[in-house]
Amino acid sequence: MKSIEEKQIMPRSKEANARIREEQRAHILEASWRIFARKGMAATMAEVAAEASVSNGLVYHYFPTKEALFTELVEKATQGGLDHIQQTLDMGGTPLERLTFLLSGALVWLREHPMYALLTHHVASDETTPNDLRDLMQKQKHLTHEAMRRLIVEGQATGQIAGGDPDQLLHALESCLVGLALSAISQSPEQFQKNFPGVEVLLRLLKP
Amino acid sequence: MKSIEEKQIMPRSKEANARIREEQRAHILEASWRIFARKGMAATMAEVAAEASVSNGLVYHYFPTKEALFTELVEKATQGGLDHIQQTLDMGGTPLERLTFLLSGALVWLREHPMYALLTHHVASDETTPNDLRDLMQKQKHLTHEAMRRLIVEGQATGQIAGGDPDQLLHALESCLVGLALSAISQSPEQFQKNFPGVEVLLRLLKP
Amino acid sequence: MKSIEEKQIMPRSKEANARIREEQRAHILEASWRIFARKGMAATMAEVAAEASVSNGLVYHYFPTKEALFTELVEKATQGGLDHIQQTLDMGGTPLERLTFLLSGALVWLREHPMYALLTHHVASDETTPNDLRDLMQKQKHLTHEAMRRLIVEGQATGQIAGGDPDQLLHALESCLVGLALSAISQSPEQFQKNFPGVEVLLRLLKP
Amino acid sequence: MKSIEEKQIMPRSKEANARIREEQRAHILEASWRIFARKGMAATMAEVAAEASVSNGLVYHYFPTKEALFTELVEKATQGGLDHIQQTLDMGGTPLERLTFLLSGALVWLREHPMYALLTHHVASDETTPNDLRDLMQKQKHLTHEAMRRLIVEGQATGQIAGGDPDQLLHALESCLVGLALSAISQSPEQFQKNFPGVEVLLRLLKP
DNA sequence: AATGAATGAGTCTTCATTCAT
DNA sequence: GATGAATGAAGACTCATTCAT
Repeated sequence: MKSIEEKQIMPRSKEANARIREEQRAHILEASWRIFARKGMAATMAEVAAEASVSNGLVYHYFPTKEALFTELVEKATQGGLDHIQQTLDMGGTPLERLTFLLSGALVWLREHPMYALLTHHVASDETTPNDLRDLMQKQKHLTHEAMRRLIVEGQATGQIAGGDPDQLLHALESCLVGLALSAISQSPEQFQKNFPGVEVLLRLLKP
Repeated sequence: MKSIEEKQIMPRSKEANARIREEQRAHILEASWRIFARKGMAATMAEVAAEASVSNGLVYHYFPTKEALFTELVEKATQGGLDHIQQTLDMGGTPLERLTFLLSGALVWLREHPMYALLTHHVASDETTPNDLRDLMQKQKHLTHEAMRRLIVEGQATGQIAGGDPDQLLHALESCLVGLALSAISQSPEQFQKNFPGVEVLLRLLKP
Repeated sequence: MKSIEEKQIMPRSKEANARIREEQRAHILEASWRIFARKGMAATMAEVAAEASVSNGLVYHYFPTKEALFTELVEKATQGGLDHIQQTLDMGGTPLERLTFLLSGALVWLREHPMYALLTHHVASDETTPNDLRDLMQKQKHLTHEAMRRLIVEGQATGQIAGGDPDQLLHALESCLVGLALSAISQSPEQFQKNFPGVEVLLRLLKP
Repeated sequence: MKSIEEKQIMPRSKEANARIREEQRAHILEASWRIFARKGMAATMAEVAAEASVSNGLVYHYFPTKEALFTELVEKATQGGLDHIQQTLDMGGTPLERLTFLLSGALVWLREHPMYALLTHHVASDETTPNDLRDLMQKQKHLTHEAMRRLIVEGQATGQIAGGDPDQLLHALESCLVGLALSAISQSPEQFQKNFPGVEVLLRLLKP
């Protein structure tokens, strides 16, 4: 066929190259995801390469350092959460309704992408995490935290949400979410899915 | 005088040596605690030595391997928890009362020794953890899990505890505890103490 | 041309890589041979790497551990000896003829490969030798020992070989062989070759 | 008793100190002997101290370095041999008679003190051996070598000893002796004694 | 773009030696 | 003289990263 002929004469079309580049990047990203989720920064580049079935060197063709690869992974994992918070901020309704929406979203996200959650956990717990990553996480965390705090305080004012120190409530709620993510580590995917609690359970924490 | 004579024959009395040995062991254990809690097995022995202000080699004078040191740390951290569960199993009262007792104990423990909790977290989440440690943790976890599950099921029967899948309830509760421990990482000790929720908040998860 | 196209997709052909791998393995094996023969397991991997003019890490690219490298070396050194014994077992002739054949072979081998002999010596005399190696050596030693013993006993029966305790004779003979190997350490190769005794000298030990 | 009183007042008599010093030196020397014979310089000072049932530090009170201890051991082990050679040089008789005397002495020595022989072997085969030791060994070896060579050449002249290259004969003879010493490593003491060959076996090597 | 050989800094561990008592 | 705690310099091994092809 003609394309083959061309390939032999012209090194390779720009577009083909670009496409390959994108595909490989995505491929490696996908593979490293699994590895990093389980081992955090302790994972080795060799493991990543093996999981992606490419050579050691190729990973460096697409990502300059291990840190960069990890960072990109985390940024991606983080994005969805930020979007969801934004939606919550924009929507109308009572504080409880909006909190329910926020929590539902979080639970769905955790349930579908426990890997992502694990990843962010490693970022937080490993002291060796690059600083920009830390900042990124800090930022998102702060956003979520503030959004939820405001909703809780408002809810307490309207009586929809139990009284008491809102920060303690918040702390319990956030801990629960973090813990749910972590529990994906030690359970089989089936168990994880089966035991995953619904929003209504979490909401009980807030019941007056 | 006799003591002078003895000095010539016995150098540094046995007791003095024993005391030094005990103190140094404790000292190193204490130092490694801080290091391992933050970094898990990724911590280096050099860091431990530096934190304890001793030479690299001395750590090995007291602990045969990094793993052994880590293991001893975890075993110590674990012990209190096991004892508390045993008390719960032995006590009388309604399911809710016993669950309250169990949770109170867990919260106190988490609050007082967040480092211990972090340590156990690293054991669970690091794939590189030595196997005997894993087994130890697994055992304790299983004990707690079963104790709580039984109490929840019983409580649901008597109507003291909300219905629904007991495993989901349990999962939410456990996640909350795990998450609380982890949150010690990213907060200042003061904040951590201040925001730490009381039992009544957690119990709301179970309210019918 | 096709080869150009291929180069873009396949970097350094599989065969080239395989060849490099083989060559380097052989190269390192050759270098470590000299080092281990002289120092036994006391030799350092750094010395091996230096002798082979490669980096420290590369040695581990080809051999998983120092022990494995050493073992492979010894297995190679051992093989020739085992083959020769087998031939002796299979051949016909009088006991003395067969013994002569066995000894000639041993002498030739020792003379040509004193390094190999030294290596096996270290295995036997170092208490730190890995156990599987020990077993390997033990096995070969036992084979040789038994083969020679049988030939001596038979030779004594036919009167071709001097009487007396066959085990003492055997011991003297074996010691002589071991000693010849060792003497390669302290002599220049030229001296070693020049002074190396012929079979007829050794056979005199057995003369009635 | 009076002596006790004195001890309490005067630190310790000069003579007592000297006696203790001698006894301890001898004691440690004796213990290190066993250790070094088996492991050569690979033996650790801790092992020596343990075998002597003294503290680590005490060994350094009597011997400045590991090397010095080892050297002293070897010098002691060597002395007997040198004496025996001197006797041979001084005695009269035919070359064969004198050679027989020399070899008998060597065999007796090897048989009684295989440990000593092992020690000297380690000196020769370890490249890490201190240089003065090497020289010492070299010297003794040279003396023995020359003495035996002269006797052999003379014996060949009188026809008492087989013809052929005297150096090859010598080499075989020396190898046999070295080998006998080494065989102490891999045999139980009982076997070693039982299989140890008499002079007449060795002398056969020289028979015309 | 792709491979995997090659490098070297960093980590755990051992051990000769010193030091306070 | 005696003890054993303490030190620090190697040595085996790992792994992020670079390089030739």
